Amino acid sequence: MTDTTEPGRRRADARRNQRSLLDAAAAVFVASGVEAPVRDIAAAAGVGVGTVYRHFPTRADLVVAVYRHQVEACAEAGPVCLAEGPTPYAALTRWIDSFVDLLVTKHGLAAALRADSGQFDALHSYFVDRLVPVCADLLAAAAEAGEIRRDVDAYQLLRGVGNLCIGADSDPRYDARRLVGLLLAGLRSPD
Amino acid sequence: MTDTTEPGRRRADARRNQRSLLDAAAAVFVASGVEAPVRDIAAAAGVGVGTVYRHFPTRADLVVAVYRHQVEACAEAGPVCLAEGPTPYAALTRWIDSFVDLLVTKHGLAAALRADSGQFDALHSYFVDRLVPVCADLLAAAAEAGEIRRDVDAYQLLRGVGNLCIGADSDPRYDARRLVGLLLAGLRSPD
DNA sequence: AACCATACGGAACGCTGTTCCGCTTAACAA
DNA sequence: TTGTTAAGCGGAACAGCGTTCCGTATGGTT
Repeated sequence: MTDTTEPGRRRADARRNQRSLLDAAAAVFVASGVEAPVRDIAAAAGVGVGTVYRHFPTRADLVVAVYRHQVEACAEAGPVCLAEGPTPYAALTRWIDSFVDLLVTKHGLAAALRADSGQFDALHSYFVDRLVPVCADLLAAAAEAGEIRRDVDAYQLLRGVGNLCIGADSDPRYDARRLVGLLLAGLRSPD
Repeated sequence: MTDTTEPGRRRADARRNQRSLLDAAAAVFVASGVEAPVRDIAAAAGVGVGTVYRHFPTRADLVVAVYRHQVEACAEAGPVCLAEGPTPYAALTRWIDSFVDLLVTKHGLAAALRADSGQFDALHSYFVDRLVPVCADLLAAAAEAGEIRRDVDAYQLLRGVGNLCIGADSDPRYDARRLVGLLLAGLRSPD
């Protein structure tokens, strides 16, 4: 995927439109969720749909671009959590909490993350590439400290947490954080 | 929702078509997943789309009709598991396993279950109405026996398990059963 | 000022679920 | 057997989606 996000030496109107698009998308996502129609985003940016696809080959790429900073921040928080302790397991739970925050805060982001979405592949890949290694480090540290079982795969854990967050908004009877907490508690069970 | 499934004294061709539709839908769901287009099901049954909607007001109703027997069986398995012991917690895990089987076996069923689907509301309601009470009994028994924490809600647990099953097919790196196992292990943690 | 690659807008395409309505036909009465 | 009619059927049509395409406009350069 060619990164159309970097400033590059493109035409002024192109750069301007890209900015409008990112701003508009962020606003629309907050208001209507990540699954908002492309046409709505185009309209909010005062731009035609063709322009959207010129800048972002697919809806997923637009979503990635909008949330890139936050995903990046989450990834960088991993080592920080580990350093701040007090134990690797505590760091893991705190980091997972921040991940859950990221997903639950943005309407429909978690749902968009599932692999079998067809579209949204790019979104899934980006999250996986960036966050799985971070999670793996935390898991390894906790396992090394004997705080959790050793046979937990970072990819699976992240997918599981992501799945648990689906529909966390839009259903008052459901509390994703609580279930994630139980899942993390389950990691402590003996191998 | 009026139940168009009961035999009633309708015209012979109507009954015949309803049968074809259910058979065809079951076959198509196995082959292409629960989210297969209505047109495909109509074609497989040798029937027009209008006929599909005459018998099943919405796609969700068709899905419910196809899986009604299996959901019923799962619901009835609850008390049986409890009776067979050896402990309420063992019964709970065995019952949840059968629930997971139900979801993982049918492509895309778990995904269709999420509440915020828009369409598929009927499916969600049916599962909830039928299975939450069963799960609640199992949870209560296990809690009473002091095997698990007391503050676990049946609806939340079922939604959590359902969510964990999303995409279990179509992603070899992901093992829903394993994560459900971890979640259940988490139930044993102290209040 | 004149040129043209770059970028734009939005109609058009192919895919959904669902609705609508003119036609067919099963069921029943005479 | 034939006639009547309401139940049922088929599939065109509608609305909404992501995405593609292409004639037109324009920023940057000579």
